[in-house]
Amino acid sequence: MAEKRTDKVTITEVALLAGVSTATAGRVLGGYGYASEEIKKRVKASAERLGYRPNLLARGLITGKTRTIGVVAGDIQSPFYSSILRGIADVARAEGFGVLLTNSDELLARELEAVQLLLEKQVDGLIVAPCDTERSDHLRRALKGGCPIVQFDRMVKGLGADAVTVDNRKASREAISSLIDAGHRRIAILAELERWDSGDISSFIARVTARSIEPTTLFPSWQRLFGYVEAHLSAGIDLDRALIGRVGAYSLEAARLQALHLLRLPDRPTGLFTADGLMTAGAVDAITSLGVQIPDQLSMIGFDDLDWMSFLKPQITAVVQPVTAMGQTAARLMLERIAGSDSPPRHVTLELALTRRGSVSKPA
Amino acid sequence: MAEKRTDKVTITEVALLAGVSTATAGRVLGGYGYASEEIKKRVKASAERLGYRPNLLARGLITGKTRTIGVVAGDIQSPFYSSILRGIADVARAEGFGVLLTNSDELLARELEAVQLLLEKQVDGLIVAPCDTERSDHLRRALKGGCPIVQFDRMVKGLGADAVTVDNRKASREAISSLIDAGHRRIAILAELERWDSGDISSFIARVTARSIEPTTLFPSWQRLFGYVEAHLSAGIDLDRALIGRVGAYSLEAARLQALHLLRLPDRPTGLFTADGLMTAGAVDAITSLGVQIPDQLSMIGFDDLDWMSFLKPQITAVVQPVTAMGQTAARLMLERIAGSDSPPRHVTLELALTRRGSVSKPA
DNA sequence: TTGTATTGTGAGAACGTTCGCACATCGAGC
DNA sequence: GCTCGATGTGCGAACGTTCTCACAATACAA
Repeated sequence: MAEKRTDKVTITEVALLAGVSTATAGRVLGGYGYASEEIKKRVKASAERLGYRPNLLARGLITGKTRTIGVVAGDIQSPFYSSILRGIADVARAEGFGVLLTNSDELLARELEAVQLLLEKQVDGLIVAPCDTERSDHLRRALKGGCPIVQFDRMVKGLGADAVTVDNRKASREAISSLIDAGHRRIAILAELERWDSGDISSFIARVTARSIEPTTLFPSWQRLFGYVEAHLSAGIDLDRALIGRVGAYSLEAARLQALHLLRLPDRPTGLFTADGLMTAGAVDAITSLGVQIPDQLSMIGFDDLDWMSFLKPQITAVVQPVTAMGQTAARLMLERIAGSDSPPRHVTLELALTRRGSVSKPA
Repeated sequence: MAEKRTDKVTITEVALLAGVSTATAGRVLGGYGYASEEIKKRVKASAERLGYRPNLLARGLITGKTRTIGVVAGDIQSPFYSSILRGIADVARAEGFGVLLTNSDELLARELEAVQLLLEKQVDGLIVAPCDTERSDHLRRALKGGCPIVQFDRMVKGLGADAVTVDNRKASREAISSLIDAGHRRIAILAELERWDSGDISSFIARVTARSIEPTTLFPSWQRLFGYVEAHLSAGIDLDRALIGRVGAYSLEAARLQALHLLRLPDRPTGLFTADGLMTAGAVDAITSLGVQIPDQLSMIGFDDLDWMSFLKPQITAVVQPVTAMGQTAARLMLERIAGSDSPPRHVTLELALTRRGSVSKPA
């Protein structure tokens, strides 16, 4: 059943039926080179009659272009990545490109494997959320090999490739500042903060204070902590290390536990900033189970906007990432590269918007 | 920059360096046919040294297999499809397969276009959520052309292809029955119910009552309505047409409005069944804005389980679809087909579980 | 008439693999 | 000694396109 591919009608057969050479048939069907009107008509009719479908493998083999974009996401199941992917797919489809998808689960080994597969499949370019901003020789090699790369969400240090990110640091600083402006002095942060090779939280804070750290190649949650620290510094408020909730893993349960811990501190924070959607979910879970009232007993701002935040109590004021636009932008940058642009690496930073929903008030 | 593909080291060069023919090099690197230990070592060393990466296009062209699965989803941005996709991608990755993704947005024209593209890219098989259970000649053609197809979520009438679905009708019937058992007599349903060519709701109910309708090729929301009707019939409860909220579109806002309408009926329902995640979201939005108490003033069961349902008030008892497993199963069926299985079309029906979270009580 | 540009067509070589075949070597069994 | 199977290797033809030529026909200016 699966062996009889009646499907396999080639350009040779079309040419034969139309009484022309395969070269001519190719010119008509592929839309390149000359062909008289009469022959065009004949070839098209033959193709139609035989149900001819070009074999893009063969075309790709000779042209060196597959019109396919490879994507390495962290986990498509997450709203963040699936929205990005949607943006990419939309732009790709409009231009007749295909999208080859892989998940890295934020594991370097898997990213390696994925990039390898995509390259072997001869994708025209790679859109990647790199899971390590340092050890990324595989990306460097791909780039050197002529395969354009567009990074999103984070950037590899010194990789000369395009990137689309958001200004996490600024948005976070502004969110914290708005809490400070409302009168809050004890503001907790709940963030993943998983990987950072260069020491612990204290040394990070020290380096932020000393301005001896470059934020662009940090992971988003660190950038958000960066903004948190900066906001405190510029307002002249002392940092309380106990208020920095480092979850250490991208897990709802871990976030919930850490949130419970923060909310049970003897000197409870009056404000809470969650550094991404999952952290917000964990925090809300903890908040409802403790019966803490938003915003009366706790003011809150979260990063990422998830659908339920708008229609459930408590509604959470949130920093909205333009996720779909991020995917679209990445895809557009990629298409330009594929089209041959050899401009120096571009770094597009998208704007973030704060959606106020009344989860912030003066401290009690 | 993008033109110098230093990447392009072919098997010929490897063979040359190793001092063997391309055929032998191919046998070693491709892992087919004989090769002595000594030559294996030499070839592998040369490949390593040159940084050889096989060109899967060329391999695919000759073998007729690309080790790529094409997926046509409705909208990857939705939690439903992205979870399915995750399941597919996991299984595919484990077997070294790639996943080529497209969105149909449930539009036939787009599905057509997508299938076309995927076939031209010579995918080994198609995993599809067909957007029309009747007009699907493109799928029939693909199948006849030798491209295996696995459907999920819904099935095309008379298409002899594998399928993975859940028993929507049974789960819905049981959910409604449990509301009836709790004492409810006025139970509303909120469902998309967009496309059904053969008439309106009344004629659908009539045909269900007369048992003159085949549920397997209905769209899920119709199957769920089917179960709703059946549960009423078997309990001897008259159906009130006014309680059937047909949203008519897959939209949060439309769902919210329809839910508001239902909740404002003079003789308000005491129970509510929402036929999918988006409907649940719309209903919850309406419920919180009206200040209706769950479960005191309204008992509720929803289809689909979204993360927020577990940690926000009101918690909603829900029918859980094994989404990731659905994707995995679809991928496994596909891989079996690709491996050459020519068994008659298989239809796998996955079990649904009711997760009780206390949104159901006796009517007031 | 000749030259030259424009338009149209076909032959045949790519592209980078795998595959069928021929052939060579080796040991074992008779 | 011979045949036979198992093992190992290379040649050249696929696969289905596009691309580079060569060349023919036509048209128009010199």
